[in-house]
Formats: sequence, structure tokens, C-alpha cells
Amino acid sequence: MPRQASSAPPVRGRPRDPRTRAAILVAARDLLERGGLTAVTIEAIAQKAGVSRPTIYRYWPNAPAVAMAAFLEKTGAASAAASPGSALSALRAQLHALADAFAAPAGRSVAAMVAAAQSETELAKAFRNEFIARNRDATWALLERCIADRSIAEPDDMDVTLDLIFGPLFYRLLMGHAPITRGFVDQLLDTVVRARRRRPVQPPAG
Amino acid sequence: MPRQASSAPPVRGRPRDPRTRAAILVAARDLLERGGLTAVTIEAIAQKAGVSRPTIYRYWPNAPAVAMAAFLEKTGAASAAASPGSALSALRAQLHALADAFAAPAGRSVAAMVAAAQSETELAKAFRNEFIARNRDATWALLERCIADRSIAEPDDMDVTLDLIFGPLFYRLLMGHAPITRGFVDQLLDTVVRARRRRPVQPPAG
Amino acid sequence: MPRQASSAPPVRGRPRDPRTRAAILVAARDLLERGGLTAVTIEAIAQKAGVSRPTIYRYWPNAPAVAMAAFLEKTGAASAAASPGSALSALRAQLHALADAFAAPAGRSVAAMVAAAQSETELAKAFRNEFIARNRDATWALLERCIADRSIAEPDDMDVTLDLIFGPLFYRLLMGHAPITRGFVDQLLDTVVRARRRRPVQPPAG
Amino acid sequence: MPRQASSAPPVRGRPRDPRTRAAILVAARDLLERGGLTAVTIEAIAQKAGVSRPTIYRYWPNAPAVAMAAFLEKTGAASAAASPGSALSALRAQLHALADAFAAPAGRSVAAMVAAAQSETELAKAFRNEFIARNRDATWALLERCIADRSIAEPDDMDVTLDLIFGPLFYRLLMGHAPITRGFVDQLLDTVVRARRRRPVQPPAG
DNA sequence: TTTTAAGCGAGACGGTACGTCCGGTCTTCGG
DNA sequence: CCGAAGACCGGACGTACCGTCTCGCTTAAAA
Repeated sequence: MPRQASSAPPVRGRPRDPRTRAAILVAARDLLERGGLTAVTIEAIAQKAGVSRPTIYRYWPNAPAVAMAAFLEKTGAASAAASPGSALSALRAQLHALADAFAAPAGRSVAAMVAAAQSETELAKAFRNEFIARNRDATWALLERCIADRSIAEPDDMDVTLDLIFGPLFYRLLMGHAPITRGFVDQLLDTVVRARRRRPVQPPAG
Repeated sequence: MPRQASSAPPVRGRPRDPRTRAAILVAARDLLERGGLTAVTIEAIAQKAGVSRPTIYRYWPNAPAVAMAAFLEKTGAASAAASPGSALSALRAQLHALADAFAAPAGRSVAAMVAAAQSETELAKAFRNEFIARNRDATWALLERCIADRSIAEPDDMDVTLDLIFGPLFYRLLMGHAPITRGFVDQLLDTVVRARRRRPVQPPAG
Repeated sequence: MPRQASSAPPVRGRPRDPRTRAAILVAARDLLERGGLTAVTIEAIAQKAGVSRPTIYRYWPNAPAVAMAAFLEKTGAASAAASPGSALSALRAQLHALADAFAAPAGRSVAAMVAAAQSETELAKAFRNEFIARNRDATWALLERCIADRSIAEPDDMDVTLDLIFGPLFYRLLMGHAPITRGFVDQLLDTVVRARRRRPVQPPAG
Repeated sequence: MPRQASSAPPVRGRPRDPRTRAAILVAARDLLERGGLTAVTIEAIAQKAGVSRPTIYRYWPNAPAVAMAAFLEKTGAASAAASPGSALSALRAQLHALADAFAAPAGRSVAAMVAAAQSETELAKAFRNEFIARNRDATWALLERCIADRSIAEPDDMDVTLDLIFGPLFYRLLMGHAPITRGFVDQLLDTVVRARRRRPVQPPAG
């Protein structure tokens, strides 16, 4: 049996039971969905997962971290490949799916994770890299296909374009001032589609 | 001075000391700015404000509620009136100010309040009505002036237009994936300015 | 309305409503009987009596004091006069009545008052003077009639004799190690009756 | 010493630090003696013992329970064996010691525990079994020796005899209407010594 | 096979904060 | 102008979780 070269020390002692980690994440996910972030306490997870508290701390440093792990594990990024038809319709389909998710109870979990990310840099980084970035990347890819086939004008700044799509969705999710519908997605897309590269209307003075 | 007829019952008992409320809010605001939402505990507020814990509970039901009250009291809405020049430049100035605030430490408080609003309906409502709505209203007014003088095309849906402006700003504030600059604001405005009323590029099938 | 001549200062201001005092005492008595001493809080009395807390404080200094007042008002001393027959049978009847009271739920109130008296000198004094002393006085009177008609030998020390009668009754009431029956009273009386004045069996050395 | 086979489960979890329990009891005892029962608050104990409040609650359900435990641990029962001389003089010595204790400041603690026992069945049981019963048992043993050597007549009811001795002592302790002296003890003993078995003076009619 | 290091459950522990009860005190108005 | 109503501050309550720790037991790779 080949030893792992240098990065991993030769595993001594009893190996971790994979079921433990799984049980914790399942419990955390369930608590998150039922009671929101405040329901995800180490105490409750331990009870629900049939695991002792110190065991949880062996895997994660605190409760929000477990919640984030549970959230990220469940959440796959939008898949860009599988969609048939034109690039634009694939893009639309992808964003419709996202809107549907945001409108569903799962949206509350997303909101909870955004909230959690506000109080800890580590969580913010994880959420940004694992959730935000993946969604942006998937959409970025489709946007490039749209640009390639000229169904969308090439924007000045791809990041801003992505912000124009995702920003309003998260905004409605977090503020709750208006519903997140497929029609709303269409309106956003419509704006992006029609945006043409030009010089700014009025260059900022300062 | 005539006593208010029916709306206010003729105050029985010892009236509340206005300094109490003020001291609590000042303490809460300070804690919020220094340590974020998690630092705003009833315990700490009481200590800092020289007030007993039960007194705080007489005013607000829990710590996030105090934090929200402190936040909202401080935060005046953007003033639409004072700006000179064209409507468009007034709009731009207003949003520049908002971007500056979001980029400054105060932005962290806004993010904290968004986070707080995710776990309690009551807080969400207060934040939406007192902060979100005011910003939107102020911007709405300026947008209408812009539309009136034809510097911006009349949009299909005013709310979506506002979401297109505020959404990306909050998105960057909360995710931290990119900085909030005046240039970013200009790019957003640029998009809105150029959006013309048309039929959707491709009507959603379902 | 005739003014009181000179002994009382010419009552200024609004006179106390006698129903207030009564309502407080009734409420306190009821709480005492239902929930024991710990249930007699100023808060609860105020609520039950439909009176504000400061009002209660105007009459008594604290909750146990109200409880004591309520207890003492209700409790009349044993009446020595009304009993027919011999002095000894009157004495027996009086003590039977006391035993019955101690065995009844009312006994718990007596025990509660004894307990209350342990933590405040003022209450102890009131209880001693209003309850203990009255019972002792009534029994003392009957004992003297018994001694006069030679049904009981004259004791060395009347106080000790009273202690020999009341002590065991209170002891059982407070410790609850044995029931308080009429038979028990008879046994106590029997002991006292047979005690003859003599020199002590063995004089204490020191 | 062999491990107990089945009665004790094989200690799970971290064992309790014996110093914790001791520190709590010492603190409680001290507070009890200095300030009476009302001074024994969980807060004060925790502070004094250098222990957190929840830790105290892990051992006892409330403050009076801690006070009772502290009281009972300190208080050894009167020792019947060590006394030289006749049984009667041993009995007298034992009761003199009790009277001395009751007259000393320690007596206030006893009174406080009697008071505490009035409001909770659990405390009453503990006090009865650990303090009252022990004292009675020790005295019972000496009484039997006295009866055996004919220095005291055999009583109808041993319990009543014990009540005749202890009752008046507690009565004076709790009511404070008269001092608890050795002479008082002698008078009580004198009464018991002279009590002869006979039929009741006058059989109760009802 | 025997070590031996780690996984793991249980629970003690010091803490922080919670939200509540109640205690006394002070202020304003109604009778 | 007293007295009732009610807001005030503050002490203590009992609880929930936190994060750390010490145990005893179990497991499986290394020696």
C-alpha cells in the first residue's frame, strides 16, 4: 500500500467514523430548515445526531460553521451544461431555477447563511467561495456563450453584469419587500440584454 | 394647550424618564459600531447605559430589537431635496453618498441589521419600513424627476428599477466579493439610464 | 361632620378607605392558606386585592408582615370562659381545640408564621405577643383554676408547665414526625397533672 | 475495598471535583451563620465559593437545599456513647449540650432550618431524618438505659416522652419567649423522671 | 500480539447571557 | 393634599448554551 508522500502524516489511532460526520450534518441541516439559524445550536445537533458535543467540536469550531457546512454540502451549484436549446434560454432556465429556490423554503436557508456570514470572516469566505462564486461562475459561462452568439451585447464589466443579475435577487430575498418570481428574473435579464457598451452617460466629476 | 381627546389615555403613574431611553440607544449604538451585532447584549447595554436589565426589557423585547432601534434612530434617510443641479446629478450624488456609507464602517452596521432582520419578522418589518423604504422612496422621487426631464427613459416597473440600483449595492455589501465604489454606482446608473421600455427580448414560455 | 377634638390631629387629606386594608388582608390570608408563606408576595397580594403595590407598603413594611397581620387578625385566642364543667375538662377542651386546629390545614399557616418569625425580630415580637402569649395566657388561667381546685399539683414553674404543654404540640406541628391528635394532648396533660412539686431528682452539679 | 458490584454504575463522564462540593458547602455554612437563611443566595454562594451558579444548581435544586446540606453536614448527632457515669447523668449531659448549642449562635441556624423546612417537603424530610431523628435516636438510647436501671419509670409512649423533652426546647428556640438554660433542661428531665405509668387522669369522652 | 494513539460518549466545569419575578422607591394625577 | 396608579432601578432567580476538560471505553493501525 503506497504511503501518501508527505502532506499527510501516517494516520495513527482510530480513524473517524464517517457516519458521525454525516449524522451531524444531517441533523444540522434539518435544524436549519426547521428553525432557522438560531435553532442550530451545538446542543441540539448533538442531541439530534446522537453524538456528544465534544465530537462536534472536533470537526467544526462552532455552531454557525456546522450550519454552513451542512448548507454547502446540500447545495450544488447550478449546472450550466445540461440545458438544451440556445445559450440565452439556458441562462434563463438557470436563473429561473435559482429564483424558484429562493422563493421556496430553501431560500430562508440561503438568507440565514448570508446572515451568518456577516459575523464571521471564515464563514463569509466559505460562503463566498462555495456558494456565491459557484453561482457566478456558472452564470458567467452561460453569459459568455450568449455574448459569443450575440444574443447579449458584450458588457463593460462582467462582474457588474453578474451583480445586476444576482444583486436584485438577493436583495428581494433578504429584504422581502417583493416576491421573487420568474417574471422578475425575466425583467432583470431583459435589462442586461439591452445594455450596450457605451461611454457613461455623464462621467463622474470627482 | 388642549389635551388630546381620545387617542392618549390621561397618563397614569410615573412617566418614563426620557433620558433612560436615550441612554440605552446611545449605548446600543456604540456597541453595535464597535463590536457588531454580537456585541449588542442586554447585559452590556445595561452596564454601559447605567440602567438595569429589566428596564431595557420594558422598552424592547430583546437585544436585536434594541440594536435595530439604535440603528434606525441614527440613520436618516437620504435627503433628496438639498442637491443642486439636474435631477440626474442629484440622483447620482445621492447614490454616491449611499455607496460611501456602505464602504465606510457604518456599512457593517447596515449589514448587521440585514442579518438581524433574517431571524425575526418584527425586525425585518421595522428595517424594511424605516430603512429600506425610505431609501427607495427618496430615490424613487429623484427617478421620477429624471423621467420627467427625459434624462432617464420611463421603465416598465419602477420597483424593478430600484432593485437594479439597490440590489447590487447590498449584494456587494453583504457578500464582500467586490468593493463598493462610486464608479460601481455609475455603472449601475448607466445601465438604468439606457434601459428603454420595450417588449421583453423573449417572452417566458411557461 | 364633627372634627375630632384634640387627641387626634385634624385629619388632613383624603382618608384611607377601610376596604383597602380589608381587601389586602383577605387576599394575603387566602394566598397564605393556598400556597404557604412563599406565595404571599406583595405582587400577588396587590393583584388579588385589586390594589397597587405602594398602597400595601403604606400599611406594612414587607410581605411577611402582611402575612402576619392577616394571620393574626383571623386567629382569635382560645376562649377560656365559655367552657362548661370542671376546670380540668375546660383545659382539656381548650387544648383539644388547639390540637384540632394544628392538625387542620390552618396548622400550616401557624407553622408558616413561626417560620416567618425566624427571620425578623419585628414579626417574632408580633407573633409572640399576639398569638403565643394569648394562648399561654388563656391556658395559664385555666391551669390556675385547676390548681385552685386541686386537680393539678402546683408546679415549680408555671412557664415550664406551659412549655411542657405547648412545646410538644408545636414540635410535632413543625417537624411533622408524628400526628397531632387529641390523644396526644391527653398524654401531655396527663404528664402535667401527675407532676408534683419535689426537689429535682439529682441537682445539676455545675 | 472491593468495588460495589451492581449498585453503582461504572461512573460515566468526567467525575465531579470533590473540592467543588466542599467549597459550596463551606460558603453556604458561612453565609448561614453570618446572615441567616436570607443571606444564603445562590449568587452569594457562587461568589464566595469561586464557583459558577449553574454548578451549584447541578448539585442542589435551590438555595435552601444548599443551606440544609451545609447545616446537616456540619451537625453531628449528639454522641450517646462517650459519656461516663450513670445513664441518667449521661442523658442529662447530652441534653445540656443540646441546650448549650441552642442557646449559642448555632441555635439560630437550627431555627433557620426549621423555618426552611416549612416551605418544602424535601427539606422537611431531610431535616427530620438527618437532624431530628438522630437527636431522638441518641436520646432514645439513653432513655432506655435509664429505664433499664430503673432511674426512669417506663413510659406509656416513648415518642411522647421524647416530645416532652425536645418539644419545649425547640419551642423556646423558635418563639424566644424564654431562655434555654441547663436549669430548664433539668426541669424537663425532672418531669419525665417522675412520670409514672398510670391510666389517664380522665379518659377523653369523645 | 501487543502496544498505542486516536475516536467517541458522557458529563463536570466556569462562564455569559438570557428573560422574569419581585422588591422597594419615586412621581404624577384623581378624588 | 392624601392616596392610588404605575414607571423606575436593582438584586436574584433558574435556564440555556457555550467551549473546555477529564474520564473510561472502543477501535484499528503500528510495532
